[in-house]
Amino acid sequence: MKRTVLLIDDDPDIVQLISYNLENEGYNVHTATDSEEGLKLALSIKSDLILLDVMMPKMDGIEVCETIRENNSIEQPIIAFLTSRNEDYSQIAGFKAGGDDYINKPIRPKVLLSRVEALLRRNHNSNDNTNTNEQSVILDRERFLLLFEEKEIQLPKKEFELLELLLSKPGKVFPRDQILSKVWGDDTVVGERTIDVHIRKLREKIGDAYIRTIKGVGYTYNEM
Amino acid sequence: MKRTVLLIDDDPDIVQLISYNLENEGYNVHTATDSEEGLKLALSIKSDLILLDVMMPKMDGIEVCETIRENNSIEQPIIAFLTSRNEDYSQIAGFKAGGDDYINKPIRPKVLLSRVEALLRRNHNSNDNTNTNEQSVILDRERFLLLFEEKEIQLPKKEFELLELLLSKPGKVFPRDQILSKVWGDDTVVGERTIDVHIRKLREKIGDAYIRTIKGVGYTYNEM
DNA sequence: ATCTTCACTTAACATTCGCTTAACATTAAA
DNA sequence: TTTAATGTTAAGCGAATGTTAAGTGAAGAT
Repeated sequence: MKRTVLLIDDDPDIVQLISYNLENEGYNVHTATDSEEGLKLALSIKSDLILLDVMMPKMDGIEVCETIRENNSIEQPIIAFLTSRNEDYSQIAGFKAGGDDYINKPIRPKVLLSRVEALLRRNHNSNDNTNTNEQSVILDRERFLLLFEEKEIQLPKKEFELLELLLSKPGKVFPRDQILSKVWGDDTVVGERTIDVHIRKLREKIGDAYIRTIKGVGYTYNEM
Repeated sequence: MKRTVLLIDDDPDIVQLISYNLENEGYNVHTATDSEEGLKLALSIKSDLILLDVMMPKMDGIEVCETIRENNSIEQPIIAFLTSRNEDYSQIAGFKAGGDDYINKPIRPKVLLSRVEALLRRNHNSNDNTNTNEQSVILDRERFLLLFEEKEIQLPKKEFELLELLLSKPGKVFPRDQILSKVWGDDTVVGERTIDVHIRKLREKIGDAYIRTIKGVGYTYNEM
């Protein structure tokens, strides 16, 4: 079954490079070198994946993405941004706009292909590598990174795993013993205050409002 | 699906009258005119409902009920007492012993049948994670939340467990000692007013109408 | 090798808040 | 009416949690 990829980038060289490689791998590729034209295509053609340059004249990729996500009438494709390395702000804005991934330029064809494959595979078993439900807090499991309010925060392992657990079911109250069991494991024994300290560090980073204490029970993560 | 009713009364006339009417309505009826024989049947046959005369020679209905309730190996049936009007003490003792209802003699067949129907209907509600039988009060065990009139109310642990118990069988009267045993545990000893205070806080949150006091016995949750 | 860094834990102390108690008021059953 | 049971309120306790800083050990840097 042939997958359809829509590629939107204002640089014709990049469009040619990528489309050549994708077509070679058997993908059905549509292209646009203009954000408005690209948006039209995105809304009219059913694509599995859209590769979207962030920096474009007229309308940037973020806007295109937002417009696509706001359109409920089409089946939502996976959207990956193409960005220059270290273009941090756009990465975050990209996630907020509903992007599923971002791929750094310069494009290395082999890297790109494996990422595209992974993204399309992800869609199949609906395993989301990143948590992107228009949340204000997003976890990037690949980079152990917390994306929060225009910031990228590097999280230590334990904090990351703790937050990951809480985020796995927002609203659910995780009892302390469950947290210990899942984050620390059943064999390791730690003091009473260990969880609290990690909770505190997380609260320092994302604010007190998200993680709520249920006294005598445990903790829960809540959107506001 | 045929429902099984066990009828225990020392008066053969009453047994005949009631069993005749129940069988006419399609119930599967077992009878005993002796409390000991009745108890044997109660423990050996899986009944949906047991109709139990309070005043019987040898062992009275209260004792039979207590014995049934103490036996954890059988699936607990609904138990309704048959009592003479104004036999107040037995009603109270009956609830304390774990009875679900009482039906006054003299027996009016039509009244009896509608009561039996109502009792069996009540039992139909199976337990799932959230209590949602078009109820206005819903408990979310996962989130430790009380959903009530479009509002989400955070409940402290004890209040939650108390309300959970009452909601587990709407309409059933939970005697005070049973509440203490199930919510506080058999070992902890607390003062006389502790339950009341928690009941009060629940009533503050969901209104006075739902939780009813049965003086001398305990509390019950009722839809309106 | 030694130093530095940092994640993680521990421990001591502070604080919160759910729970209980107790005193008094009210109700409903006898 | 009498009385036991329950309602009501506020205060205080205490366990659970928050907070802070210091200690430990592993990994990388110099």
